[in-house]
Amino acid sequence: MPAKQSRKPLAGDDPSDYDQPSVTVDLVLLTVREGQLHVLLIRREAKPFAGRWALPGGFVRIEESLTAAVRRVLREKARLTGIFIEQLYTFGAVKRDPRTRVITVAYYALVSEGQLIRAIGQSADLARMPVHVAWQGEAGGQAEVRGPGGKPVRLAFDHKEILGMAVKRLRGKLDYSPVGFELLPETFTLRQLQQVHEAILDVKLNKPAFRRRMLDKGVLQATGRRETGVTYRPAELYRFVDAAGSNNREEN
Amino acid sequence: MPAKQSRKPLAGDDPSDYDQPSVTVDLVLLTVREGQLHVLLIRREAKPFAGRWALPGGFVRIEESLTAAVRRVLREKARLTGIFIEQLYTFGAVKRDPRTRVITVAYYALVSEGQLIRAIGQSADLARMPVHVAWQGEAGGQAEVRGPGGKPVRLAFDHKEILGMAVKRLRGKLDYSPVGFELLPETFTLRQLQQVHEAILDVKLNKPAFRRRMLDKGVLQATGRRETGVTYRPAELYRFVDAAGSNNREEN
DNA sequence: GCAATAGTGTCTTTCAGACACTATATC
DNA sequence: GATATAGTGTCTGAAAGACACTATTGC
Repeated sequence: MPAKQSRKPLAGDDPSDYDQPSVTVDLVLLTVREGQLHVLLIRREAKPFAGRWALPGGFVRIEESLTAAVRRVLREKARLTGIFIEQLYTFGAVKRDPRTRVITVAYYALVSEGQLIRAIGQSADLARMPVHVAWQGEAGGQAEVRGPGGKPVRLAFDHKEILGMAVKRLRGKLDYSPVGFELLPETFTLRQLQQVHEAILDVKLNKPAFRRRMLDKGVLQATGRRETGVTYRPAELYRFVDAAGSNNREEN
Repeated sequence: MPAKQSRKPLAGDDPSDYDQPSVTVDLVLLTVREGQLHVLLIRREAKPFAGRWALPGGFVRIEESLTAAVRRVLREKARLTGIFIEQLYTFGAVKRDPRTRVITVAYYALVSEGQLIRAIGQSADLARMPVHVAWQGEAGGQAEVRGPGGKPVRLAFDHKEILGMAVKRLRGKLDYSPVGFELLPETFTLRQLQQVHEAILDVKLNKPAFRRRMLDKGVLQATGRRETGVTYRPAELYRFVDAAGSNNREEN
């Protein structure tokens, strides 16, 4: 029972009457590379779990909103700004951090492959690793991360659970929200978009049906330009145009 | 800048290096009555917002998980146990509580009309009020609560926003998850189930299509009994049977 | 022309909406 | 029998899956 932050243990409706849990944010930064989901991980230096791979995160400061804390973590640890983030879930099991009571508000962020590669740069403490989340069965909903040698990587804290939830959330939102576009560069081909969907959902999709569905949504704008550097017929490049409904409050 | 909880202002990766925000849980308890969604509200006695109606809530204690805190609030304020709860969203805007920095983890709970009536009992500080959330337009996604006289009620803090998000979440989950059954008693008719769906979605649904969809899911068990006390042909009573996939971890 | 992928036309299947019909309870 | 709602049969239309076909690029 860590009681190092003791204050008066009185009952009541005032925040300072009780010991308070600490609050952190943790970030699941995802991208799609070669048809597979990848996550950004950081190697922990300090205890607990020193040496283990973990999701980037940090404490929420007293005059900092949750999204501001996430953006600060993103800036400090991965030198990334202006990317898509969304709140995932808040994890508050009493023993999830062996030190003291820590409640973490998890967010997920989506970037294109190129952005993630630039973010990692030469750092030895940052890595992108492939993630696989089974739909059901023995490992139903459990995230599996594989390291360079292809062998499973154990994450710090409850980060495996957080990662699994992020992938499941992404799967759920893919159909009815434009999250898929956040994983691609500014312009992209329909084939790339389909590969992103296939990587997230872990299924093969029907080409004509996929094209119809996407084009019928009315959020894709043909650029008139085509991809370059391919040896076959180059595909049209599209751009995502938000269908007026950009309800980003962004103050939490 | 409330600095009443000052500790050493050092930098670092230790939770006690900074002032920490307080953490509360807030609860959106919903039911359907007479074809309309209703929410449980509690009249605040203390400042801030004394006298205003608010969502029930309370501080999270140091050795209490988030769900444990919600269940305690539910027990202490509405004498309800064993009901469906699910985490909604975490609200952490810096100024959302005028006293100090308070981050709240919002949950929603679903009960049948009878359970809510029993919960309120004779208390004058508890009330159930109808909620309406427009799909779009001027008031898109904004929750509107009406009091006894039919006039709009202003809620404390950012609770209007929390309530709006709860209704939208419920709408989103209604189709692919069994949340609708949580708003009905143990046994119910298909007509009641349809009315619940219509109240949440705020649309009229097609009867044959609704019946087919529900029965095809395979989670409804006919009891062989029929409703009583009606002057017309009584409908079959059904029971919800969980289709094996009850993944309730419940430790956050 | 060959290889490889882009992009399309169309048939089939599935399922929701609409509507009308039959069934069965109370009075 | 009148009334009111329960419950069903069937037509239609929208959209996804399957499959084959045409189009266009580099070499």
